[in-house]
Amino acid sequence: MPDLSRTPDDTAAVNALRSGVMRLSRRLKHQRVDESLSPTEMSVLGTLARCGSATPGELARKEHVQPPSMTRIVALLESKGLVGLEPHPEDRRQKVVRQTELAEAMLEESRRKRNAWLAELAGRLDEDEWATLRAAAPVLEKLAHM
Amino acid sequence: MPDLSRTPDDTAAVNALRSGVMRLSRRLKHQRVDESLSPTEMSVLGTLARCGSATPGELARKEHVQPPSMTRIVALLESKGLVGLEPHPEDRRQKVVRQTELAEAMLEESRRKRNAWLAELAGRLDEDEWATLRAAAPVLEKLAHM
DNA sequence: GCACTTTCCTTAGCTCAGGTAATGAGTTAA
DNA sequence: TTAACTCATTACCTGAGCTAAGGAAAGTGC
Repeated sequence: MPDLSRTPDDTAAVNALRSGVMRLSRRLKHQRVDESLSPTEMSVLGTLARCGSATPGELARKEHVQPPSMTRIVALLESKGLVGLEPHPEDRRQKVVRQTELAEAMLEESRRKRNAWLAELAGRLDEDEWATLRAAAPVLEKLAHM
Repeated sequence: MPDLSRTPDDTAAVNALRSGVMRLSRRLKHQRVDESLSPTEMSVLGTLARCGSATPGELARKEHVQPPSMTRIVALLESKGLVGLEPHPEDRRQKVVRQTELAEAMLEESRRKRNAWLAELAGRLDEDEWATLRAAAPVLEKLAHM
């Protein structure tokens, strides 16, 4: 049972959180740096950049997506030359997905563009608001992984 | 031009923010309280609860959705008895969308259920993390509205 | 060593929520 | 009163997820 002392008026917080996350995610879809890449495809590339390499199943679990969806995503990324597929060294059922240098370059470029978008928005927040958001980012990620 | 002094390593923050928001939004889709209501439909009800009433066009702008999409959303909500449509007092092209008592009751019920889900997750965060998230919620909403 | 089960990836087909383009009705301006 | 514009709508399309079902490889019991 979680700590009940923190729940008194969390109602408002969770409503704001849910609403904000949903709306922001819709806007983020429009801010994609490469028009031909969906947000989840970008997210997979980010995961690969962090983890080095992974099997499709691992990626599906990390992205909270079903295996068939990851199959299609990986196939798309491969057709664009952003990931390579290698046979798994110990299990021939599995594959190893690894990002290419092209993906690395694209991520760098996308980081640059996203910073521009962020600066545009951050400029309209005051210092405290932005500091709050910076602090919250890793917690959001943790929450998304739970 | 936004304040450049805050940009040094915001790269990491914006990446975490983007990734966290996208993943969390995907999980939130699964946590819908009423299986028959999409996240945007819920969001529209929330907006109506805040604003009282609005025209479809206003709702579309607020939710960052195109007018035809809002037409369909409003039609669905009406067919479920969650909103009512009245003629606009001054402009016969427009309509006024207003939530029903049924919607009010459903929102209350959904708040209760969402709190349960939140408590489950909050119980796994430490106090500081949760405080950070609470503080960030309104900023996220503001960001989503910018 | 051979069937049985499980696991991983894939294929096929579906759904749902969004978008664009085009239409119709109502309003405003010339 | 005609022209241009705005709001909502209709029709159609797309994109990204899902489930169900399969095929290949690995593990398990006899």
